[in-house]
Amino acid sequence: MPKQVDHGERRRQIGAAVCRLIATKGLDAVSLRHVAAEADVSMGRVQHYFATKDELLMFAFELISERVAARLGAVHSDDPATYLRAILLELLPLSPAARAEAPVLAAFLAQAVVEPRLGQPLREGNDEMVTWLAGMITAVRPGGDPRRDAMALLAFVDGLMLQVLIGQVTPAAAEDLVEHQLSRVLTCG
Amino acid sequence: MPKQVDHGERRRQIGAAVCRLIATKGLDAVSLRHVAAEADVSMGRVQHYFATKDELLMFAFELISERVAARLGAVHSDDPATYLRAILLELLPLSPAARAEAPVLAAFLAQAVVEPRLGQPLREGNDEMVTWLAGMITAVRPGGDPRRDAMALLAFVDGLMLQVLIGQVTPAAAEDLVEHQLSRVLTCG
DNA sequence: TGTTTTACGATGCGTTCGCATTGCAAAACG
DNA sequence: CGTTTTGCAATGCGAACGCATCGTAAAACA
Repeated sequence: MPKQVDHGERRRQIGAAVCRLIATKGLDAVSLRHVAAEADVSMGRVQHYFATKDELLMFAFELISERVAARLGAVHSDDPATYLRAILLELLPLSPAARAEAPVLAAFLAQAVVEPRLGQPLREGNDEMVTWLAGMITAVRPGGDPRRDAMALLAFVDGLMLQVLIGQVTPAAAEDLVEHQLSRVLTCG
Repeated sequence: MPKQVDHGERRRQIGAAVCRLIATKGLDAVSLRHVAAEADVSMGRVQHYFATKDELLMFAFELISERVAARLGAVHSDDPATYLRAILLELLPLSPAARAEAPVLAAFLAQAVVEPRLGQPLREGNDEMVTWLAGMITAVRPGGDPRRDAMALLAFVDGLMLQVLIGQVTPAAAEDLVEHQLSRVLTCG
């Protein structure tokens, strides 16, 4: 057999090419040939690592999910209010990394509307997020209905992400909106 | 020539089929043949009324935009607060009509991320909406930064629409969230 | 009534798609 | 050192795609 290669690494390289393609041309620009070209490998290699196109797309979805999770996991703060704000800002396409990932997330989010298999993991991720947010809200401002506020905040940043992506809201304005929205939730319980 | 036919009406029939297809199977399920089948007409007819697939999709986009605008235009109230709440709720997939249109909007919204030609009309519509919302907010609660609150509210309902569409939030919960969010904006300026 | 124009239906073309198949060089392994 | 297994590249296939072309029935118009 030829040189033993890191199977997972190769899959991640190809998956990254899929994400780049989705971010720049949209989900329907993803074809095996385009992916191969974007990853600068042969189409046979793509097929070697992914049995079907569906498997390829699912892997790309897991890949960006993990990337976003990693980015969120890298955020830290001892002050709950600061922590909370940092996480919300991390969900927006403000940093270069987030700007690369957000369009991909948006594409999969829209696809989830008509593809239940994407909806489930998204719901689970959101649920986790809501629980975490609610905990932080409680830490800053006990009482009220933290879970409701958490859901509202999450819907808010999700919508804001899209607005930034389509150029409706500038990154700076988005930051300001998050700040304002957060202060309202945290001060007038 | 054969029976003179209402050109616009035929285009709207086909455009409606496109919207139905997008709502149930997603944007990439839209092909001339599928559209023809969904509209129960021949493919030749579809081509007769739309020179290219792109023109067909653009028309479908204008069609749902007009439908949403019509739905919003049908909302009336003398009380600004009631009016404001009614409009926000109308943006969510709560009524059967809105439930049919929201998935189509979501699909085009995601497409707008990678297709500037969709982004422009969406931005204009959102801008109008923000201005209107800001006016209503001022009418209820003068002072503050009504435009900022309007943008925040719009981002919130946009995100909430998606959450409802992917089954993350029930229509009842969405209604409750809007109520709560609105009261916060209107009472603690 | 003849002519023209409209509204299609039908068919075909070239391309691209996902996927299956085949072949083979190279390294791991006994 | 030979065998086996792995990692691919190449090619081909049938289906579906957007779009162009052609033919024609029928109604409006002269």
